[in-house]
Amino acid sequence: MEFKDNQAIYLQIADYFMDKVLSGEWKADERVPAVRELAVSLEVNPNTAMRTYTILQDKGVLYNKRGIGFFVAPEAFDIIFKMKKDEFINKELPGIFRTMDLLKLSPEELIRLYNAFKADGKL
Amino acid sequence: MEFKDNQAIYLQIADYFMDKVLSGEWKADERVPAVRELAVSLEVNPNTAMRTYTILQDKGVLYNKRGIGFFVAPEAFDIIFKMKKDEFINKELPGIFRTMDLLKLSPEELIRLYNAFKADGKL
Amino acid sequence: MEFKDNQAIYLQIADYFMDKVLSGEWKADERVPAVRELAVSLEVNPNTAMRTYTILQDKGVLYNKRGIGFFVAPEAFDIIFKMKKDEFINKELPGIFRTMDLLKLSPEELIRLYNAFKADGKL
Amino acid sequence: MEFKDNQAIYLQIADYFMDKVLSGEWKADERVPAVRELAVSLEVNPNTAMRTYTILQDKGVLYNKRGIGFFVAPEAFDIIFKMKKDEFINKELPGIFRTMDLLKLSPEELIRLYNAFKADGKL
DNA sequence: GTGGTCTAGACCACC
DNA sequence: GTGGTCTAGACCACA
Repeated sequence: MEFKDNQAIYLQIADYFMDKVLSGEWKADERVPAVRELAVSLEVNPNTAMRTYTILQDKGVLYNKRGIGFFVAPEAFDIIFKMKKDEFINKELPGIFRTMDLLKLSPEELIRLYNAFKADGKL
Repeated sequence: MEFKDNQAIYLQIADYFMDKVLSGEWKADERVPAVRELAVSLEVNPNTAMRTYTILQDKGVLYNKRGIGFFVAPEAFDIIFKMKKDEFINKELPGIFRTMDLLKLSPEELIRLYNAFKADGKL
Repeated sequence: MEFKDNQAIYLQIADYFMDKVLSGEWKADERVPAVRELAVSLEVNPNTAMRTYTILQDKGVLYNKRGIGFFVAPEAFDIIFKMKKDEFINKELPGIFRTMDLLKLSPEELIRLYNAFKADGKL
Repeated sequence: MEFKDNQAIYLQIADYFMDKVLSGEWKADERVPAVRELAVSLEVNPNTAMRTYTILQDKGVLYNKRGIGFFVAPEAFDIIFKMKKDEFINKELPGIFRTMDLLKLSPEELIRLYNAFKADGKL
């Protein structure tokens, strides 16, 4: 996995995990990789991996069985979905629409791009 | 003006300025506020305000007349427009479309939201 | 049985056992559940169950007949009563009173809550 | 400051801070010690001090001005008060009352102890 | 100066 | 084996 420079690694891992839940790849009560295991596979310090798990646990996305490991919470999907939707609609969309207007991109043009991306398999 | 936490203040100010140029509010060769003045009005450290002007000057968006102040460059509009369009289409859109898919938001739904925002005067 | 996160499971089981002795549910020389049995019924690792018995044996609350099982020690009640009282009065109470003050809970209010809990059968 | 062994240091510091807010020693918008400063004064690693600030910020008790420092949030008192009260009444009290019953301590006896502690200046 | 992140490595309790 | 905490020290962006 490659990391961008402008966002903390532990947040990028968290996003990556949440996508896995949203896409259905990770299901409720499924066990996620052990902290150290994850650290090795992502070539990251165990502390950094742990940090990801801690915040996801705080958000209710993961839960922990002591001495056993971390698991996907049953409510994980709903929590993430709600959180992402809220953020997208209230935080991102206004900026996106504003930028579109400034760039003189019409919504129709946007749909055209959407379909083009789909067709190119870039999504 | 309120600032988001996840982006540097000086960059947020720069975006704010570039929007003013794109929207036509600021025109070529127009004088922009003095650094100190800006710092006071935005309740920001003068260093931070200065930093905004420095990077905008580097990008060719502003030019400086020593002892007088900063001015909007004649090519500002074109530079910003090109830069924003590039960034929006190649950097932002893929992520936006991906999020839309995960949130099960169709492009039609997006248009509906766009018009709703417009109607509410939120843009 | 549900376990809190902030205390070791084997200690929570031990407390649960000691309460049974204090409440008179478990009497002197009564046999307690076998380790494996306990582990199954509480959905806990056998090691964890065993650990509970070990520390209770160390404290003199249980005794062991090899090959037969664990039994409530005759002195169990007295040992536990003394230990709990000591701990409650010297360790817990100061913190409780401090919290009460910070929360502006008067002792009278506490009595009211006590009676309310009793009435609701929550105790 | 001395730390207990059975609770994480960063949590003990957090509790210590929250008490300061509850007791009125720390007021809204007051600046709290810088991370490194705190670390030195408590003889703790800066990471540990930082961790305390991070969770308090997550809870809404502190807020941050970038490059300047951490400050007590205006809602800090209410947040802490509500959180502590909830926890005390729903989590701690049932256990306390249960222990009291097992130890055959009457609420009246508890009040007597409360007044005794007060009189001794142990609170 | 401030916070924020990351690495490296250690120790511990618990399952 | 698992997670949880802590120290030490480094680097960076930002104000």
